[in-house]
Amino acid sequence: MKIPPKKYKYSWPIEATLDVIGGKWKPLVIYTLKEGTLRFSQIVDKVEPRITQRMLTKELRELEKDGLVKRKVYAQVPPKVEYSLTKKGESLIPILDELCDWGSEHMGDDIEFTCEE
Amino acid sequence: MKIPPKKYKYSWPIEATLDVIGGKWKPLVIYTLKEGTLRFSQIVDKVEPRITQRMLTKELRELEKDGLVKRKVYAQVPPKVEYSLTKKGESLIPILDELCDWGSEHMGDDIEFTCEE
DNA sequence: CCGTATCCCTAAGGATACTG
DNA sequence: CAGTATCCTTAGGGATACGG
Repeated sequence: MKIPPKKYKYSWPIEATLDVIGGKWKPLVIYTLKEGTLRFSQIVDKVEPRITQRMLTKELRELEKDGLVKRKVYAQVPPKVEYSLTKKGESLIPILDELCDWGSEHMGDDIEFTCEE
Repeated sequence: MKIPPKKYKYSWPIEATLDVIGGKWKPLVIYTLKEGTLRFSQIVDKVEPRITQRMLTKELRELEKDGLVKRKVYAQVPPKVEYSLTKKGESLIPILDELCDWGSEHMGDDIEFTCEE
């Protein structure tokens, strides 16, 4: 008996949520933007200098597509682009807070930074 | 100026948490075990028939290593192995609940099943 | 400054067959 | 029943160079 193909993109809601925040840098980007609007280069500085432009652009585009992040382009040279959270994006903050707390509590020894300063 | 190598396994606590629950089937396995102890084959049935033995074994081993799941082997033929959550594993349930709720609320149209029945 | 465009590599995940 | 053992495919992520 054959297993039928999936009708939906996701089987379980948890899958869907993790897909949206599951990129390597996505949760950090969202978490960083919770304080307010930031420019592209500021995100690089705040999140992690190790991130490449290609990856940050890619993940920001996906976050935008999923409606978590707003992108505002200023028509000027050199370019200026600002990113901020949408309502939908903000609704993830409490969850990210808990993910952060759980990590600190249970895996603290393997982690460089803490949740808040 | 060179970026120094990482001293810790993770930079941010969120990373650490997502690494622990981030496998394809891990959150579902944890979520399924929250009702109580289950045998290997029962997990397959409950989580998703699409999962392969290899993958389920692999993820269960990792969950065990991370201290989220207990494994109890009965010395009998045919084998019987029971899995259950540890305290640490149980501590993730509230977070998974929220991940589930968020998914239902914001991505409902792309999802086959709901959080609870 | 804020991106693309390429190319590359590794790890995650899967198919299938076999076994105590 | 509950796994290993192999082999294979793909997607995620990264390095680097170039462009408006």
